[in-house]
Amino acid sequence: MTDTAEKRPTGTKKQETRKRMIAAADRSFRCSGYAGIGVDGIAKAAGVTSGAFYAHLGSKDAAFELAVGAGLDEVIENLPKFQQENGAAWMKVFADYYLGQDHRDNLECGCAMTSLTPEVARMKGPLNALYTSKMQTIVGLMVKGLAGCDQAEKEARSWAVLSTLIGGLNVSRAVGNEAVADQIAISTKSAALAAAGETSAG
Amino acid sequence: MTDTAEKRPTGTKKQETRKRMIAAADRSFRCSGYAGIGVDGIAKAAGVTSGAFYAHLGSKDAAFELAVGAGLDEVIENLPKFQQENGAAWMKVFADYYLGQDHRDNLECGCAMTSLTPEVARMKGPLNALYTSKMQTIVGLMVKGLAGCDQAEKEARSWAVLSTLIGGLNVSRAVGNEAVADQIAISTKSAALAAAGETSAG
DNA sequence: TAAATTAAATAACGATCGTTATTTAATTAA
DNA sequence: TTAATTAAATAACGATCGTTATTTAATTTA
Repeated sequence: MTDTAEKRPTGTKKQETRKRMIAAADRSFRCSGYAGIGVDGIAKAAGVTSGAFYAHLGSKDAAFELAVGAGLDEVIENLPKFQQENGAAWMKVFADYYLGQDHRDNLECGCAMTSLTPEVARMKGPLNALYTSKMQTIVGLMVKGLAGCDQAEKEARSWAVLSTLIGGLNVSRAVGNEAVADQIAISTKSAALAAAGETSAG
Repeated sequence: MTDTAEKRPTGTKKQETRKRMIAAADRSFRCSGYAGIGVDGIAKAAGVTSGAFYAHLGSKDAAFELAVGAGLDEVIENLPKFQQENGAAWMKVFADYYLGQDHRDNLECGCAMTSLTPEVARMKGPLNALYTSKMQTIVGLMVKGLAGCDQAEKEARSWAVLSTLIGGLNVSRAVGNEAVADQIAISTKSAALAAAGETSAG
């Protein structure tokens, strides 16, 4: 309260713990959905107790919002890398990764869009606005990697690509049979590339 | 046990109650997901108590399996109607319905494919086989409504259409903004029709 | 070092979870 | 009508749900 009193320097350790807890929440929600995991489970996944969970994240709802934000930020971070590292063929590489067997078999580290979009679809509230904003950012990044000049059409193509990849990954995950899952992945990849404006369907 | 003893005629009322309970389970799971609703809630939605629930359906897992089966059977029933009533343009009519605002805003009576596929994607066990079988039946019905002669390609197109519709409906439901949801629906519909082999994207 | 502040963990709350054992009500057979 | 059988509801179980109040441990300031 005195004029010379500096704000206590926030320990870096606290922020690290918080980050670790958000990452654990993100992983847990992707695997189990919003209602499928409790805060005790999330806290345990982060190596803390539920008390620390509430001290850091406030509530389960808040944790979910942070997890959705972090998960979509991951896409926002990685999409430009795909574009920079693969040039004109980036979309094919991206779709290959997205619908590949590794991604299909890994719920925990899989893309948040596929795992969390259906959860967000069920919810009403401020979360939808955050989701929309992040997804629009992702669409904006994807647009930069598409050929053509009509901005509106490129946005439309980007939404179609994302929807197709998200739907295809969910369906291929839901079927138990690996051969059928492959069939779905190949079909969906072809459709996604077509929607993106690619001519050949590899 | 005697040779003349007839099996007691099973009351029709019991089967009606059971049907009503499965319908309630189906609705509840579509709205809230597997972990988002309890058997008390499902029983209440059916107008019975949890005791009756267990007498009829056995377990929550069994109820979910019945709900998935009933939900996909609904599609298997309705898809031929779309084809018969709309002729060559049936796919456009179907996509219009599927991504329309009414369907988007109604979780409860919405298509089970969109609501339950992500739930099934999280589960391991005999449920996946049932899901796969029903979905393959749906693909088979869709194939009959597609032009062309290559069976494998028509199957691939059908999987792509389904994935695109499911993904698009989930994404458009997840965004809060109605204008953005419309944008996604239009974009996705166009991609689905293209995947089906339609030339014009209306 | 002593006082003050914050981080983190513990323990407990009432509510609901999925399930089952038991009881009441209704129907059928003798 | 009485006995046997089935449907349906009640009540309760232990476990876990999300949350908060309190306590212990660690840091920071004076």
